[in-house]
Parts: sequence; C-alpha cells; structure tokens
Amino acid sequence: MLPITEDEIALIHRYVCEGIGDPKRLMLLYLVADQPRNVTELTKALDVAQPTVSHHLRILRERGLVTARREGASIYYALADPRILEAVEVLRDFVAELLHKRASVLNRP
Amino acid sequence: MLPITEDEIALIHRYVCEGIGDPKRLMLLYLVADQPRNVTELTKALDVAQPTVSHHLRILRERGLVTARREGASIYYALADPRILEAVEVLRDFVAELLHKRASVLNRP
DNA sequence: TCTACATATCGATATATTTGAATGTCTTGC
DNA sequence: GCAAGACATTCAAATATATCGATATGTAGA
Repeated sequence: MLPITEDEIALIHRYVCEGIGDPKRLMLLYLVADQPRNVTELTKALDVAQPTVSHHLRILRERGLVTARREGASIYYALADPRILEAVEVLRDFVAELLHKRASVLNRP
Repeated sequence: MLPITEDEIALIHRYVCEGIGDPKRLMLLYLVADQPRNVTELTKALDVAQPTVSHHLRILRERGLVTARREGASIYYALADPRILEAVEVLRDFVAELLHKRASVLNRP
C-alpha cells in the first residue's frame, strides 16, 4: 500500500475526501446510489434550499463522483462508480464497531 | 447497502470523513500506518509547526483512527485499524482511473 | 411567444477550520 | 530539584466552506 506522495494525497483529498466531506453530500451520494434522482427530489429529501443542493451536486459532478443526465426539464443524477460507496461502507462498519466498543467501555462495572 | 439514516451519516462524517478530510491528516494516517512514529518524526515529515501536528493527531485520536502509546518522553502514534486505509486505497484507485480517463478525453484527436 | 417549471449561478453572510506563536505540562537525566 | 526535550493546549488571525435569497438560464407545452 505505502508509500504515497504529497501530490497523490492532494488528488485523493481534492477528488473524493472533499466530495464525501460534507454530511449533505454523503447523503446525496447514498440517495443517487439507490436510484437516479432529479434535483427536485433531492431537495425534498435533504431539507435544504434548492441552490444548496445544486451547489453540492456541482461539487460531486466536478469531482466525477456523480453523473448528470438531462431528461426533459429535469436532470437526473446517479452515482458514477459503486466503489465510492463501497469504500464508505467499509468506514461505516468501522464506525459502528468503534462506537460499540466505546459504549462497552463506558458500561463496565 | 442502502438505506441509511441522517443520524448514521452524521456519525460516519464525524468519525471518519472529518478525520481523513484534511490532506495533512491523510498523510499522517499513511505515515503511522507504515510504522508507529512520534510527534517529532511526524512534524519533520509534514513540514508544519509542531502544534499543528498535535492538533491533527488529536482529531485522529478522538475519532479512534489512531492509537497513542507513550514511550519515555515520546508518544508513538499508530494506525488504529487497517480498514481505514484499505477504504482510502479503494478511493485512490478510483481517482487514478478517473484522472486517466479524463486525460484520455483531452488527448483525443 | 408566453407561461410554468426545473436547475444553475451570483452575491452576501454565517460558520467552521487550519495554522502557528506563546505557553503549559509531562518525562528523563543529572 | 532543576534543566532540557517532547508533546499538548490556548488564543488569535487567516482561510475556507456552507447556506440561501435573488436572479439567470434552460426546457416543455399551449
């Protein structure tokens, strides 16, 4: 695995870490992974203003994390690559275990 | 995989996305994954002030991404779980492919 | 072309984050 | 106990980011 250069770190950070680095964007990724959705649907699901959703979608689009396909007046967004959320799922398991362990420690007699 | 709740999104974000969400911290994770290192060594490797390194290490420690073990006057940090960087490596591959594809598009006749 | 709807962009504000100088705390060796 | 090295914390400044109202652009249908 190792080593890695600062340049490559910068690329990973810019393309994916910045992409998944906001809770709203992470939720957007899960939503469009389930099935392609347009901005109106995503705005309703996220409980934020539409420009905010467009802003987040732009960030995801520019970084290649989602694809956009126009269909009539709507634009449907989809997850660009399943590996993105596969990686997040690994981290999800890690967090679940971590919190479980920490809870156990707190409950010890 | 799906679905996911906003609460779980918040936990994943807080514990791992925030952790790997800074280039310096990502580099720290790679450095301590290679082998446990103390703050002095990490400060030299990162080219930032020592308080900055301590700050980043604190964030990684609080989120359970690294462990700290005192050895004399030094404190050695290590990667808490290999899955953390395994997930990052998946994203690293994704980014490498993405940039390769984008470069190909640009170079088409 | 006019209207209604869908999405993107602009601009301003609020909030969060990174950074390092100064300083405090802990450990070791004398 | 004291001095020196290693690390953490505090605080302030700089920077970045999220958010949304207002507005522009694009699309479809009458």
